[in-house]
Amino acid sequence: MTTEQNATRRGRLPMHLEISEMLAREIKAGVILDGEKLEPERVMAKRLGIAVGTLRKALAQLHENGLLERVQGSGNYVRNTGTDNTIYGYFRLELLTGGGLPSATIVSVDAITDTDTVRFSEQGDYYRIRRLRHLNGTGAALEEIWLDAAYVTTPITPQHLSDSLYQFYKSELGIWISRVEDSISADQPPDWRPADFCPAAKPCWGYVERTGWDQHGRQMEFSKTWFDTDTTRYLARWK
Amino acid sequence: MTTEQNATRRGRLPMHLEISEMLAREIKAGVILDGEKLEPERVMAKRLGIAVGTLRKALAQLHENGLLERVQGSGNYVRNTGTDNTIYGYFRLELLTGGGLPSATIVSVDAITDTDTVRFSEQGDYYRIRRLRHLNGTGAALEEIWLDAAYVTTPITPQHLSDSLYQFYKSELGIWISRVEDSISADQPPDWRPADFCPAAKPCWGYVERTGWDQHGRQMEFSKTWFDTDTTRYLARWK
DNA sequence: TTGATGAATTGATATACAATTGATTATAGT
DNA sequence: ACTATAATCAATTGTATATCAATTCATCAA
Repeated sequence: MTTEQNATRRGRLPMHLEISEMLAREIKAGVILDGEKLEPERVMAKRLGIAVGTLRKALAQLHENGLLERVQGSGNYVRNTGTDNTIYGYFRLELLTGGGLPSATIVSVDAITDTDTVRFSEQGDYYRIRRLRHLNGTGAALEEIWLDAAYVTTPITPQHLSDSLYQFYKSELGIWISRVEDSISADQPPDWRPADFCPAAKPCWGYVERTGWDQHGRQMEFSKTWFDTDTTRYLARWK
Repeated sequence: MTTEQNATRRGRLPMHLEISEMLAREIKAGVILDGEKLEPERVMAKRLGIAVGTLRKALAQLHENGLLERVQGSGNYVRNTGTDNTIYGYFRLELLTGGGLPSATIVSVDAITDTDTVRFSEQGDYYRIRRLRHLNGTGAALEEIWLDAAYVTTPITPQHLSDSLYQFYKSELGIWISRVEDSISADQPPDWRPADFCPAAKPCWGYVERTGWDQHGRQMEFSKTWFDTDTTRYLARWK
């Protein structure tokens, strides 16, 4: 017995469950990409400051959940094919310090019929959703999403909007994103920015325009995102 | 046993998988055309610095995926049906109007030994290359590339710098980029910006930091790019 | 035109060593 | 009973090297 074991861990989950949940979060969030190989168990255990046996319990848990493939003599390989938000593994906002758990609060939801801001719906009816996006609880970005109203047959609830919209689309409406294009530039923040949101932010923000197409090649989404470059960056990866 | 084998390959995929993924990317991207014949296995293995058996594992993998036809006594032939539908992402600078033929002029090439700007070389020796990048002839971005001098065994010529460095590395030195990460933010342009380069540009530019790793997982490149948001945007495309 | 020959190339297999995970056992704390 | 640590050994894979078999292809001669 070396260090703490259980003395200082009162009220917390067992170590192996904490580890497996941490890794599961990273896999689902796309921090660890599909196909990626983890460090050797002994190296990883040493880095985490735990015994190999404990780590192996955590990895076995991930294997049961289908998130990890364990190959004797080779290594542990991440399997993340089932989730629909694999895009986040490649393009996403994250903290300058790395990572960050995303959350969002809704500013407004409006049905807009005639507009020149966007033009991809056939009927010309849109939903415009404005959200404040946070990473680890701190304000990171302002977001304005435009949806083709013809798609939205089920009423949108705040619950849907604070979660992943893509998840909602796939499970409720049977459509999913098959292609995404992001255009990144710099701009001033929009006028609907709350005064208390990133008060120290510079007048120059990062600006992302995202266009999303569904599996039939129809444009289904257009969004604008202004992010505070003092705390947040846009990350693009290519494996 | 030759050199490193697995010592420096922690967390990286097995070599034969790295090789097959690299070749698969080149086939899908059209770098290697349909029907093209690969080098003899022994030649190719020697150029890549691996054993024939390892290369053969990689080629067998490609054959399983239907990307390669292997004819005993003749050679390995690429089969690119174009029906492949795997995830593919990429990112680049392009004009606001779309596209743009890239070109570059060199501002300076310096050998720098002690610096705190970057830190990824073991010896601490770098080449710093500063370029002006143009799209369709108009100024688009300023670029500062840092290379590990330990890699550069062959003298760099201006030809290499205006062409793709990646191509040079792969064919001449047997190393290639297997992973890239871009971090996009906003910033002021650097002080070495020529006065006549984008004179109308705003004081706030788009700013990209790129990190590139080779097939061994060693960082081999770091670059900074400032782009003029009046003319240029950073584009990220997925699938 | 035909057939034989030999070089070049890939196919297949075996060996040796290293690296990695799988599994078991023992010990101790809560 | 559950959790955590530690120390084993076994089983599998990864890589390098070597050797031989099978196939293709070009060349040459009849």
